[in-house]
Amino acid sequence: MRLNASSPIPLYRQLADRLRSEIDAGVYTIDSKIPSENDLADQFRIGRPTVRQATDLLVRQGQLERRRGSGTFVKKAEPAIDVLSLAGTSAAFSNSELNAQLELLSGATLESNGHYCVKRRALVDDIPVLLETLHFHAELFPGLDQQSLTDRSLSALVKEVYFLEPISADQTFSVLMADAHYANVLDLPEQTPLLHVHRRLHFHDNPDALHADIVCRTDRFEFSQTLYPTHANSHASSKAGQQTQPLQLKPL
Amino acid sequence: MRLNASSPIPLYRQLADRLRSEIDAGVYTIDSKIPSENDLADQFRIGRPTVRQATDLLVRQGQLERRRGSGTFVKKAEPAIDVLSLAGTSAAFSNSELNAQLELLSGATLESNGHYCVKRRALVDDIPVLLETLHFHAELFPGLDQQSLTDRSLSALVKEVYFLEPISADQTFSVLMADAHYANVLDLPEQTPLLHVHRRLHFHDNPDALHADIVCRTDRFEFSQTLYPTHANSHASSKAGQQTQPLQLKPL
DNA sequence: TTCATCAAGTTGTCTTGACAACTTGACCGT
DNA sequence: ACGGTCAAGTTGTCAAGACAACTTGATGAA
Repeated sequence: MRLNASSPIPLYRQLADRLRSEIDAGVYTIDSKIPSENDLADQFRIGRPTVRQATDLLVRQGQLERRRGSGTFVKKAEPAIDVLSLAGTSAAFSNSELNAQLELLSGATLESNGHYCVKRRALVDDIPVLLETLHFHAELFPGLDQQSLTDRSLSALVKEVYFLEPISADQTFSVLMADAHYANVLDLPEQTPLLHVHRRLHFHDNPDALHADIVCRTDRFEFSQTLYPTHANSHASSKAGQQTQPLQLKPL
Repeated sequence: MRLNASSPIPLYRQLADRLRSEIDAGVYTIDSKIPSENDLADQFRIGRPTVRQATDLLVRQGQLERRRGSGTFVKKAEPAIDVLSLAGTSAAFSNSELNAQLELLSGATLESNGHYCVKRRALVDDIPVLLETLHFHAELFPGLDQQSLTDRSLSALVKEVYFLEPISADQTFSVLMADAHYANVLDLPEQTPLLHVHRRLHFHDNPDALHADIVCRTDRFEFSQTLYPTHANSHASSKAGQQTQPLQLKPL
């Protein structure tokens, strides 16, 4: 069993790719041990330092962890942030202790501005908590009106059907007063103050493909997040500028 | 010039520490080149792979970058998130294009609940934008009332005087109506809806040492942040669970 | 049955050596 | 003066080898 020594792709990257696809294929499951460095070196007819380079790469990508004296183990993958939902994933939302549910108020309808509009509402113990209105750029999401919006999360749909993954997302916080529409949907008096979160997703080459407005009541529920400062001497270096700041002040 | 081969600290870590302190001391400045791997190996009487392990460590910590064929260069340090301010740093706040200023309304006064209370207000073009009330646990911040709160950022003070750095910070978003106090401080009518951000900083062993309430007007200004999802196959792996989620819904 | 010891196995550190791929600057020709 | 070529220098990749430090499981003794 050999790697392709004449390929321009370095041997260690070939091995890393192979190990990664074996992990993805379930050959090695979460918390299970991959073959030892010496075994992999024998198996692939390469030196142990080359094996270490490959496993180093996967360790740094969070897929493997090494335990000195024991071996190298597959780590549980951290779920990527789902910036299209409130609580991480739609599944987590409906399974949480909150007895929360997400209902689709209207599927993708094409608007005159060239966007598909989707409305959904979240309830906790049958109390309406928030209304979310999503706008999908119709040219980038062709046929969205023909897609089922309840079979999987919106992020999964965007990724699997349209092959788009956001590289960043802006969230803007403001306050608004409930008009008749919001009062009706959220079942509260008009002129109740509501938290408004405008979210805009940025994809490679398509900075304004998808945006959402989330209007929430904060009288019975709170909306929070946790920030993690990365300090100068920490283990993992974040990419340049890619840390979430607490809040930035901008004029309207 | 030798490293201490009988120390339990591996040679590569000793070299990394030495290089780091030389960078910190200004021996090598931003964008300048450190000695080549071969030169460092000669200089310190170690092998070149050991030098690479040291520079690898600093590369992964974001302090060095390697340019193949050219050498190894000092990178500009990314500022850590300042979770005690709105716009990153107090200095950035007053220097921004916004003509913004931060004024101290009241210095650290000891309250009956065992916290020092600090109030400050932000203005843009002399328009009051927000009021921030900070509560410092008096036992953890002894003598805070004797400290100048305007010479440096609060984060710098907390770090340099009290040797505390937050490992995380919670932000909770809700809405409130301006009472007479807020109406006065922010110069707007009573019953104006305001955005309320409750921020709680967590330190090692001291989960509730410092919290803040920030009350903002959103009629003329918006408050935003940018999220950066880390995807499964990205270069840099974030620590387990340490990505900022968009928002999490919790009952009051 | 429990605990201590030891051997085998595994990762962590380090060495010397070599070639590949790239960068940069000097030199030469037009 | 400008452009091309080449040599020297530098990082990137890879190898074989060795010892240190740790883990784990098996075995033997109490």
